[in-house]
Amino acid sequence: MTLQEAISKQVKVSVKKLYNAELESVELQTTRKEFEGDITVVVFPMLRVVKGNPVQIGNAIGGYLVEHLENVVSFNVVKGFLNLVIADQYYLDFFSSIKEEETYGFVAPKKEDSAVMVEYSSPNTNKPLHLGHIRNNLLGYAVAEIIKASGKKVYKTQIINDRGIHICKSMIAWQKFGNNETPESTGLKGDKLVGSYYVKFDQEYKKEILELIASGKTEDEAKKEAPIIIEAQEMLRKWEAGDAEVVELWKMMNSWVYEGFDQTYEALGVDFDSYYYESNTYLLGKDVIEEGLTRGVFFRKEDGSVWCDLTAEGLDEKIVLRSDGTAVYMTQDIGTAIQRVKDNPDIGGMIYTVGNEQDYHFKVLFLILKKLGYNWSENLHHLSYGMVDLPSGKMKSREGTVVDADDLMVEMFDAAEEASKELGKLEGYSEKEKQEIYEIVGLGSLKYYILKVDPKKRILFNPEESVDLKGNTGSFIQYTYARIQAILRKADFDKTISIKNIKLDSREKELIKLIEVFPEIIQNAAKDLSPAIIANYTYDLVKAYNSFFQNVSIYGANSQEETIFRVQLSDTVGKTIKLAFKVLGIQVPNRM
RNA sequence: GGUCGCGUAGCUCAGCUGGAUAGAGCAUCUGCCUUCUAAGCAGACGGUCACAGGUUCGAAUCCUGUCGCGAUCACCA
Repeated sequence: MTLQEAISKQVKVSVKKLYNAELESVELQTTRKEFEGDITVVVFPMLRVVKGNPVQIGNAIGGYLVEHLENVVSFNVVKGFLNLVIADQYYLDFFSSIKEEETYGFVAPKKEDSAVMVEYSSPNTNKPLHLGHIRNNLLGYAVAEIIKASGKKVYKTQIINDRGIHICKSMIAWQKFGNNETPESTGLKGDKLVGSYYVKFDQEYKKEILELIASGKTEDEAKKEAPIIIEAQEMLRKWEAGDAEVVELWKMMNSWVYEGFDQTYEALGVDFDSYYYESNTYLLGKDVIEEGLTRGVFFRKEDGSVWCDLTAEGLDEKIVLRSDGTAVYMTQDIGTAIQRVKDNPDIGGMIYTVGNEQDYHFKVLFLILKKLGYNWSENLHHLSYGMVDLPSGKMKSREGTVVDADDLMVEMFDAAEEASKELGKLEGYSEKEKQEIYEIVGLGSLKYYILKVDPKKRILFNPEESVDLKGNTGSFIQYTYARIQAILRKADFDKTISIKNIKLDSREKELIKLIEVFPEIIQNAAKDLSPAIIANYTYDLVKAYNSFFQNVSIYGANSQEETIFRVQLSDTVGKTIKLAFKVLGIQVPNRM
């Protein structure tokens, strides 16, 4: 039984004894800094069952708790708040119980539990990854890691949009203007090369439209009749018909893109357990629709199209099969979801990391799956996140304001290098070691900057601010970790010596309390699918540690025992930072 | 227009299932490097929590309405 549970229980007992009343629940909170005490019992809610003055009631309960609970040493009452002072020994005991735990706060998955599949990234194969994808990847990866840490088995996956007119556009442009360029011949990353042809297509298309308008066509006609778009559409038809030459080209260009993506993923530090390709999945789901049709989940209109009536749920009718019998986006997503459970029968739920512009789509998807009667449909979540805007406005590929993922990472590395050189703390290390640290720090700043904000809010990405290493930033936290490592390097005594009889000062107690809630923070973050909870927690912990560090001399303590304790406390804070950052996918440096 | 999300300090963001005097960072200003990393610490300044009602001992938090911003309402994905 935790201390909180023990207190709740005794509060109930005391109210029963003193007032002969039954309390349903007891409201506990951590005592605010400006008051004396550690845990606060809120008396106000009790007034419903206990008549009387809250201060008197608080005093009576406080007296009872001090008498009956060993760890409650004293109390005070302010208005309706009963503040309890907890014995130092309680915190010391807790501290020594966790200080050697290597994965404190992480729960090992149970074999019998169902698994969760997390989908994220899900790129198109016609252009390189940009800032928006970075948010998606970081969020998806972090949520997967958090859920893993909370005790569930996790599968990471992505679905790659490798077919459709947009790929054909790149292919056409490459055929027309490519001169057989390859990533090898140009030295370009494959995704960049293919992306450049997508841009080239667009330029050519625009040129043709203008020419057609000049020759007397309307804009709409011009858009439909431009030769290059007709060629692209023709190519799509050939692809769908399995034309060998087109498929060959498609495979080649896609393989270039995947190679490029892999490099970006590796640099970002994200990974996947499985990959799904739309070219394989776009025909899935049609059987399910047919089967649902016979069960009355769907209905067919006169023109042959198949729909799902969601008006009873307050939504619209939604098409699930075109009148020509072909699949739409929804059909494919239904099929893919079912396919994934077939592939991994232990899946009990799925999380889709997709931007909030698709909120409606996923609402409908989940409803349809529920109507189809899949038991895992109860545990589907759309991890919906806001757009990433720049101070200049939205990112628009046409206006060239897209922030490329690879370029951004390099900028972050450079910023870390510059800041580090200015401070001159890495002198004496090899160029290779330095480079490694710049990458850890630069990437850490970028990841933290994006993950610290609530997923559902849009992010204003200010390049200058993201590069900043002061204040509430990833590098500030990494810096604290690096300083702790410096302290540990100096420690030459036996760190396993256990400590007793330490009088905790308020800063030390504060740190232990923060570490105590870490497991709860992980669970909350897993429940809310929000890495921001972890990020902000870590910042609080680091703030508290810095205050301690700056105002308390670790190696100049009064006694040897005190010194050992402070070193061990630093060590534990460092480990907690490392664990918190691990689930965010952020590395931590030994020096910086 | 319907639906969904957001609106907290000049800027960027926290604020757990309603709780004490609304918290950080940036920016501006004051102190602190002969001790373990000053990418730091201590402090000052800065608020009509968009607005108006409601619920109650108590509202930034819950409910309703209004305004502002965004997204979405395709036989596109």
